[in-house]
Order: sequence, then C-alpha cells, then structure tokens
Amino acid sequence: MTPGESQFVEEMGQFLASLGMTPMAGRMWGWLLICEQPEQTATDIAAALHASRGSISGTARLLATSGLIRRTTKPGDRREYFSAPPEGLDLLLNNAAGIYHQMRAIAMRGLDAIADRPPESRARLQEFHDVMGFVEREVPRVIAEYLRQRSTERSAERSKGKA
Amino acid sequence: MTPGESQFVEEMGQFLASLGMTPMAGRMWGWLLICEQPEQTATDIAAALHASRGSISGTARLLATSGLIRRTTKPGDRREYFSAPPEGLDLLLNNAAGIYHQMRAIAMRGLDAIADRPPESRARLQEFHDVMGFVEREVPRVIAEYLRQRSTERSAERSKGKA
DNA sequence: CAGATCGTTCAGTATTGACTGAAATCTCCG
DNA sequence: CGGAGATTTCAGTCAATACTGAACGATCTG
Repeated sequence: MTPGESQFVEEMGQFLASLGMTPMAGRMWGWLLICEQPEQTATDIAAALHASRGSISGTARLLATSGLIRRTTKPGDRREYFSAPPEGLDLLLNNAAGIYHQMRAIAMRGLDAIADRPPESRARLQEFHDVMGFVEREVPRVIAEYLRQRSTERSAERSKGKA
Repeated sequence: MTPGESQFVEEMGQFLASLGMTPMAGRMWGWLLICEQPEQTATDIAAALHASRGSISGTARLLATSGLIRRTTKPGDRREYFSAPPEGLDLLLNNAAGIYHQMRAIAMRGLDAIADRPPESRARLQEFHDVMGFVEREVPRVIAEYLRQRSTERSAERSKGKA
C-alpha cells in the first residue's frame, strides 16, 4: 500500500466508525474499494491492513450481514473471497438516511412521555418531530430516484456497448 | 423527571453521541427540548440530569458554539440561562447532511491516491465518489427548500394571528 | 471590603470497546 | 481416516474518552 492508499483506508476507517461501525470495518471496505485485485482472501486483507485474522473474521461477518461486502467461494479452493459489490453503496446510503428515522422515532416517544402537557410546552419537541418526519420521507425518495435513474443509464450504456 | 422523560433524555444522549458529540450534549439538548421552563440555569440542568457542574459547563460551551443552544443573561442576575432555539434544528440537519460531503472528500483523496491506475481499477471508487457528489448536492437542497417553505408558512400564520 | 454565588478548569477515575493472538472447530483432499 | 489449511471464537490487553469533583477565578450584593 502506498502512503496515499493507506491514508484513504484509514480515513474510511474513522469515517465508518463515526457511523456506528468499527474502524476495522471501514478500513476493510475501503481497501476492497481500491485494491488491485477486486477479490481478496482474508489472509490478503489481514496482510494489507496489518490486522489479525480474528479481527478480519469478525469484521467480515459484520460487513457481510449488512450487505456492504460479498463473500464468494471458488470450486477447489477452500478460501473465501471478499469483494465490494456495487449495491453496497446503496445500502450505505439507506443506512445513513436511517438516522432521520431514528431521530423521528425518539421524538415520537418523547412526545408520548409529555402527552399530558399543554401544547405550548410540547411545541419545541413537536416541531423537532415534524421536521424529522419530512426529512425521513424526502431524503430517501431523492436518493432512490437518483439510483433508479442511474441504473437505467447503465442499461442504456450496456446496450449501446453491445450494439 | 418522569421515567418517560428520562428515557427520552437518555436516548437523545446516545443519539447525539453517535453523531460525534458527547452523550451529555445529547441529554442536555434533549432536556432543553422538553423541560417545562424553556430557560434553565446550569444548576437546574445539573440537578435534572444528575450531572456535575463541570460537565454542564463544558457541554454548554460545545452546544453553544455549534449553535444548538442559546445562552442568555438577565439584568440583576449573575446566572446564565440556557434554551433550545428553533434554529438549532436547522443546524443539526445541516450538520447531519455534512456527512455526505465528508464521504465525497474522502473518496476524492482516494482517487488521487490511485490516479496512476487504469480506469477499470478505479471504477469502484469513482462510482462511490459520483454518487456521493449527487447526494451532497441534492439532500441539502431539499432540506433548505423545506425549511424556507416552513418559515414562510410561519410568517403567514403570525400575520393571520395579528389580523 | 467581606461574603457568597456562579462559572471554568483540570487532573483523576472508570468505563467502554476495538483489536490481538492462541486455541478450538470445520472442511476437504489424499 | 489422518492431516493440512482455513475460519471462528473468546479471554485478555490496551487505548480512548466521558464524567466527576475539588480548586481557582470572576462577579455581584450588602
């Protein structure tokens, strides 16, 4: 790994860590985004990241269950190969947008907790809840629309390439 | 504080902590959203949250500089009063949307780091960068539009109330 | 000016949690 | 069936950090 690549991997580590995952998860995903061979074994990754195999194992499970990485096997090869599929990006975005839902849910429970108060006392939290409700609806809509549009562009390009 | 209120405060604490602030910052902001008296002294807050004054002091600075809370003083009263202004909500949203910018910036630096690679090797990260570029532009736009619309509705309501 | 109250600072404490590395488990080949 | 290569598990270590509480400084009152 060049210093620049190493810095990228480390930044992805800190970033995904700030989103609730572990630093190692970010490093691993980042590495799978930039490594020359898109499919890497656990040993490859451990060597590249200077990490223990145990750490890779646990992190691989975390990333695989959340859909960010894909595990594949090859006939006549006991090893597992990890790669970063394109869908991982969509999942990451949906996950990030999920914080708006969390915020609204918390506000909702808070409103229940102070249900007996007069409206002017609940106004602050009510507004918080309303704004989150909007964002929770609209942001995923915008993202989904873009992803749909992008996938149709892809199809068109592939058709053009074939023709 | 009732159990329900306490739970709300605690959930806000964990939530803002996951966004990079401290749990105490979330608890304090949450409390200022639901307390009966919108303006609270540091002593009031410390008592409500069972926290030390030192903790409140540091947290108040953090929240005030980020604009989430407002500090006010009254003539003939040495104490400072804290409250949660409506703009805090906007700032929180902008802050949350900032993660998209962070992601694109990291991807950009990563692309620089592997600038010498062939395009097919950079494709994964390039796509990551492009998608983030879109989200970084559009999500804040949608949020800003909504906030603007909401503020004009407010003005209309206030005028109606006066009339 | 003395006294009291409020705010800030900072060293210390305790907790959390990510990572390591060795032992255990599994799978497939010869 | 034995064994090599691979993965998983888990107890232990280590670092990061949020919070406490006492000491200090500042500001207003009587």
